[in-house]
Amino acid sequence: MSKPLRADAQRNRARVLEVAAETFAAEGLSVSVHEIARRAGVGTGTVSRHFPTKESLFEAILLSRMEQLVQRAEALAEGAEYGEAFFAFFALMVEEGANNRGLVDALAGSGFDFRSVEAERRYDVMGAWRELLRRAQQAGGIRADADIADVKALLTGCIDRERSGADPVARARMLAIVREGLRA
Amino acid sequence: MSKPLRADAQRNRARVLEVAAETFAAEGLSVSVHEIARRAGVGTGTVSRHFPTKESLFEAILLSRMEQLVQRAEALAEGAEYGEAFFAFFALMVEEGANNRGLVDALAGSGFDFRSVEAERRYDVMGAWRELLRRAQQAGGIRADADIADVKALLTGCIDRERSGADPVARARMLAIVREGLRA
DNA sequence: GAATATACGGGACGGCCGTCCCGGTTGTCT
DNA sequence: AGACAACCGGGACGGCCGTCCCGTATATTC
Repeated sequence: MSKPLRADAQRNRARVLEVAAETFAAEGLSVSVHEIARRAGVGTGTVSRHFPTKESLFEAILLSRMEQLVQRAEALAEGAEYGEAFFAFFALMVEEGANNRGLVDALAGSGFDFRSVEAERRYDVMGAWRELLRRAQQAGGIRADADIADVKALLTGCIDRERSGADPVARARMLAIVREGLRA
Repeated sequence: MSKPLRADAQRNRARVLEVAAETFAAEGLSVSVHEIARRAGVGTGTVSRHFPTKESLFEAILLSRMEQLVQRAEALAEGAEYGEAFFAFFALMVEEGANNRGLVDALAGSGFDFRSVEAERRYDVMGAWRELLRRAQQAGGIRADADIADVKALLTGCIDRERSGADPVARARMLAIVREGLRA
């Protein structure tokens, strides 16, 4: 809607988005908007014009990332055996969380409201995941009473484990523990 | 060391401690020191004189709570069967975490440094817990490769689950999942 | 190449927080 | 009861953050 952005505005917008994505991923949501503007080499006004609030900036980042994740989830749902698809996506999310502090902050709820992003129905990560879970339960691989909140909680735990030292062995062990725990 | 506090100073100190404990437990570490002073009915200066920094205030609260928890852990270690003792303490910590947002904030590391409190060797919660885990592993109930960081991560997950709705059934289910996951 | 809309930069503002300080008050000890 | 030290209250300060605004610069259009 409305008019296309001026060329320099497009460049700046993209650059801010890129720098913010890297920064939030590396250092979490506590980084200030001033700092992001500085790193992007633009003024604070430029950031806040394109993204009126810090939350809207993070949402823009999250949406594009979620799009990719949902696509992965759907690809897994079609290709693999149901139980495997579920755990493959779980492992994927653990890796994502380990590399994206901002996402973890948002998930932890201490920062932004994750639901407000979900409200944008376009990329419903939880919905896609719920579907993976449902199929795996019907196939009999996963205990039937587990719900998506349980899964999210276990994910939070796995990501928390990554903070105590990013050991591949430890990650595999945590995934194995979750696997055994969720077995039907 | 030094002189005993004046009577009114003792009262105020105790009152601040009590109010702060309730407030941090109910609302987490993000509550301001001004707010705690207000609720305790004292000036902000009174708080910061007894506890020079916010962190020192939280530490004082945490230390006394940890003392109780360590005692429970040790009692469990003596009385019950090793595997049961471990899971009993795990359930206790989940309950504690569910009722104490401040503790969770500290554990999540986004706020205070938990290790600085641990440095006070008097109440070594993690140490006591590590002992419970070690015995349970020797007794054969728990997979031998799990370490205390795994346990802490699973605890974080269980506490996170409580936030999605404090359902006793859900809590029991999460505990069951952890039990199965950690089984040898 | 001039005119005009559009975007930029970064200073300014208001709000919140933790900490410090000082004039006034209250407990304590003789 | 009087005098002194200890303590209280809450205003003040400095710092950080998110957001807004305006004089200036630059892309676009004719």
